[in-house]
Amino acid sequence: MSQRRGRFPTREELRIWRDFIETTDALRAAMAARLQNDSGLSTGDYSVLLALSEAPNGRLRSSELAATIGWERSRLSHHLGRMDKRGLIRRENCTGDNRGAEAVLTEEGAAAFHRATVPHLRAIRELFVDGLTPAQVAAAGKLAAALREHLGNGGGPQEIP
Amino acid sequence: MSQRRGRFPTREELRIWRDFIETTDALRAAMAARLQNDSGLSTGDYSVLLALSEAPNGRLRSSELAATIGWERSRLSHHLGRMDKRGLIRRENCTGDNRGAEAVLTEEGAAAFHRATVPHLRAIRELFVDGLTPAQVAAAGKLAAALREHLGNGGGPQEIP
DNA sequence: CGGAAATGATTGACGTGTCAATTATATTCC
DNA sequence: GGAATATAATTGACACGTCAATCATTTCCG
Repeated sequence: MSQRRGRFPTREELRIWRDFIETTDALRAAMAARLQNDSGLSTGDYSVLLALSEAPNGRLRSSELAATIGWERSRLSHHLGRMDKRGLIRRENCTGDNRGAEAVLTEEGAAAFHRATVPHLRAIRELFVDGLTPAQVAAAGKLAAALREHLGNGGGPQEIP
Repeated sequence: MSQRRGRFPTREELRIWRDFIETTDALRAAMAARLQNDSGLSTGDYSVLLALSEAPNGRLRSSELAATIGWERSRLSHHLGRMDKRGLIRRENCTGDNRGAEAVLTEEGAAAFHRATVPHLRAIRELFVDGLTPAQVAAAGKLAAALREHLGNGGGPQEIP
């Protein structure tokens, strides 16, 4: 196994890459479809509502909300616009910093979130957990950690001293 | 470990789910950004060009192309429209079946694909393979297979006889 | 033959994500 | 104090994906 770095992926590695990325994509799509069907929410909606539900008073500053769910600001801004139009959240000015904006959970948003929770948890079990052995679930966690760590380091070319 | 099915995911399973889905998403985004940067192609463009490159005479019927890369037809139709406008492919009528359409690789498309290939393979190695141990790469393959198999079966509630 | 159903592909509407530019307010520092 | 800069958020343009509707052609079959 000499010289693992600085070469192209093998056929097998390539096959696994494609399989992996396509499958996770299909998984995401299936989950999105389930959520949409069960509750009329997109996964984005769910993330936002979850974060707001867990925040004190159901309100968060835009930038903190973005950080919490790991979104870019502009993405969040667009999404909040759509959710506002649907009455799931409300925008308010941020007291103390007139640049800021706060997103506030509405009654309707909270209700939608509560309706979505149980079916969504069930979907996670059915689509993900039930498809794997406990060992594989653990492996998925390890895998995610390793990939995330690597991506965090830029994922770039690895220096070999 | 009694009664694994028919319950909600545990906290740990939920954490892993979120970690897994977010990380694979970040991976996809990173790969898309790399490809875009290196060659001006989207991952969709790359899939289409790859399939056409491997097809005899660089041409494929729309429906076969869709099947090859696993896309819905309407998605492909929209994408081919964009690629056509950029000169990467050309549309021709299908001889023998006037309903059909063929997508044909242009010189420009072939050139763009060739320019993209090496950097893309390098990116797969750097972002994916290099972030994992060989055992983890193999585990990723197994994981994808298990998830895909489960999704293929509907991923629905599991009957317990 | 000829009309109904099936097939191949496109289109339009809409939600979504990214990037670059913009607006408005705060902070910094001379 | 006031110009330069930094920060918070929004906006517009555009690529992308999905769904339902549409259009053209072909196939089926009575």
